[in-house]
Amino acid sequence: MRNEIKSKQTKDKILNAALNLFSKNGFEATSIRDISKEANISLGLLYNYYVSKNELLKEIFNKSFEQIKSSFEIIDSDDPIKNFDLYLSNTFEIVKKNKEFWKLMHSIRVSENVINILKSEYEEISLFIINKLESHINKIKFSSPLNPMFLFAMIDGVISHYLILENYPIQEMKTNILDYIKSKK
Amino acid sequence: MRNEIKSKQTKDKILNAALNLFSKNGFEATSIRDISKEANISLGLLYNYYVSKNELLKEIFNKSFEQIKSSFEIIDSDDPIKNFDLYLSNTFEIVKKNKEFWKLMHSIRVSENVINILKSEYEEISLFIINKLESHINKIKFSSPLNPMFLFAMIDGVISHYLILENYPIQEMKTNILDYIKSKK
Amino acid sequence: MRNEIKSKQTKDKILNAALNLFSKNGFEATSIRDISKEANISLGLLYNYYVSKNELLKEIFNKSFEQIKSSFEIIDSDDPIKNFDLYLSNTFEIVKKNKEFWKLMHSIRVSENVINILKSEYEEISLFIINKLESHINKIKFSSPLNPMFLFAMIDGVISHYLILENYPIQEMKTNILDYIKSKK
Amino acid sequence: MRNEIKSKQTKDKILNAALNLFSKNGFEATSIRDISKEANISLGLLYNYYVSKNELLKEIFNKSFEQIKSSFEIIDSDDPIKNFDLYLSNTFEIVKKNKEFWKLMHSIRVSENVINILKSEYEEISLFIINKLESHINKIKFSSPLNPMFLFAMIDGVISHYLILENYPIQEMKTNILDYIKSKK
DNA sequence: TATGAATGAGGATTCATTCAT
DNA sequence: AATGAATGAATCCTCATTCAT
Repeated sequence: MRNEIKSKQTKDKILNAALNLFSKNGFEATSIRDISKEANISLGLLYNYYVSKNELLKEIFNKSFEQIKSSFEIIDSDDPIKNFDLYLSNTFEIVKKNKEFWKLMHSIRVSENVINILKSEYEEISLFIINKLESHINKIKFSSPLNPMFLFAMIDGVISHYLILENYPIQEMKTNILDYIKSKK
Repeated sequence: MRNEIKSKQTKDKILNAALNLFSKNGFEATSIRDISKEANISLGLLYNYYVSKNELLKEIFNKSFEQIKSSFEIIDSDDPIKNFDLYLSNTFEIVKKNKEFWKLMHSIRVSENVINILKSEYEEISLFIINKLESHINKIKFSSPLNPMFLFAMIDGVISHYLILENYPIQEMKTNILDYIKSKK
Repeated sequence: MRNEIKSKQTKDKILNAALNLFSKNGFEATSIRDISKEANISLGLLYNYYVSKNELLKEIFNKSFEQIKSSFEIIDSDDPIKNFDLYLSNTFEIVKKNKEFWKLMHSIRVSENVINILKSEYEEISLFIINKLESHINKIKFSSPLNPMFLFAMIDGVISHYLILENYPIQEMKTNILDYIKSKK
Repeated sequence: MRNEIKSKQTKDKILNAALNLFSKNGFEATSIRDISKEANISLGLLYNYYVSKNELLKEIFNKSFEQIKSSFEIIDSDDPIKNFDLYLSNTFEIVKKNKEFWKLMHSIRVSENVINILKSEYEEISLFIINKLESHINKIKFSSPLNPMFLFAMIDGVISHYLILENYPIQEMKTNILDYIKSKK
């Protein structure tokens, strides 16, 4: 009842504070003290909800993954190009909504020791994203071949810059990507 | 004499060890102890050569930047497409040679607190890279417009994946990029 | 409640241990490890109560100053000589009670770098002491002039020796000072 | 010959640099590196002349003591008051000339651990000073008794303040001391 | 559930001292 | 005689984590 709700809220507060700081300053540079201050809770309380800093990181990934998964809309019109358009919009929307998580994702993937902490979580989410992309591409019949890996790098580069730079014209970039795909049809 | 050479060698050993570990595990996750072990020197000796961990990071950037700058070949044939081809080859070659530095560069740009340490160094090098790219694009006359920002995201995405993934087919990606440019001419 | 009391006690334990060691061996020669051992606490706990070694020194000064200020009794009989007598007794009593602090005070005043740490604290307390002395002297009408600076040096010399030497006959010295003053009346 | 002279000069340069820094910042706060910088010599060279930092401190005391001893003039007129006058002038002159040493002396005497380093040196010099003073007092026949300990505290207090304060009127203080002695005759 | 006092290992940095040149 | 590279213990301080309340 009441207690459970409050408990859930506290757990979320901690998770959000951690995500916020991890994404801003990195996992290693963020201390448990920083997180509890950001979450407005006492130092020890965090350990009532998360067994360790590492585990907290894992739960951030799991929870964000859940959220992202459920955010992907099922798209199934007859026009595969239109579908891809929707897919791209959907993807960028998700990145916008979870900007902090994606920053964390991008910072972590170049750090061997942190990747090791969440080996399976990271792999699962990576695979999911790539599969999503490939399933859409596969539905399009291209006259000249399109390399999915290349498309992935393209999208990833755009997302990267969106995460790093201020006022990044992500819509414009989306148009560029779509044009590229159309040119291959 | 002898001493100066040895001194220079030790300084380089430290810098390489640091770059190695910073790029692998991140700046914050790498301790001075780690670096001195990796460099096979005693803990305190590092401070005979670098005044602090932060300063060591800065020197890595400055030195790598020097190296990268001097690695860019002057390209000036009549054919701008060919020039761009050479430019891309040159760029990817530089990334291959300085893989560790580029990993560090990519890991750092998502971390506010580390970026702050080397604000000016990071900005200088970023600007240099973008200018290089733009000067090449500007020499090409496109029939349909090409967004340099998009091209940059594309190249950056490819480099990112090359840094992260094993056996990444970077040559293939280069062909894709070139094809894209040609299609715009 | 309980916690607050215990917390206050720990804070005091640390402060006393620090004062003890600072006065015995000097500020620079005393390590945080020394202090925590003397206070029977763990190394890190000190930092729950004092933000740094320097700040701990400052707090010692502030707290001792409070104590000293409140120890000075208001003396106001008609006989200024008698008042001075009481003032001297009072002063020596305070020095006896805060022997460690006065040792610290005397050790610090010859050390430029430590004085710089507590510039304002040191000046405030010095001024207070001199003012106290002067206000008493000014109330006495001397037939032959008495140099307050000389009187101050005299008292300070006595206190110095009391702090350094064992079994120092401070009462006898007090009589000597009083006799000197009377001789000037 | 040449070499010996130069060697002697280097040894002196080190000793003076050390005395300078010890007196300004304290023994513990002064590093060997600081001293060698101040003396314009290389880091290791110090150890060709002094076996350790502690031993360097001892030699400072020994050498200064030699100098001070030889500075005390033999005074032997018929008038003991006049002798005391000369003795005081002599003493203050010595303090003026060896200001740094006296600052060190005063800083050290409140620091147990440093005193332990030069137990015998410190005691020897203290005893010498007190004996000097007492031998002069003993030659004066006082009508009312004069406490030598008190006189010592008085002189010490004046010297202390001279060492600490800027523009201290030490001559004026000397007159005060002499007047005090005359008043006792 | 919630607090924050307590621990001691580990962080960056400085130290006195040694030693090959 | 002179250099400064090299060592590792010790410095101050922060950290993740535990636990009594």
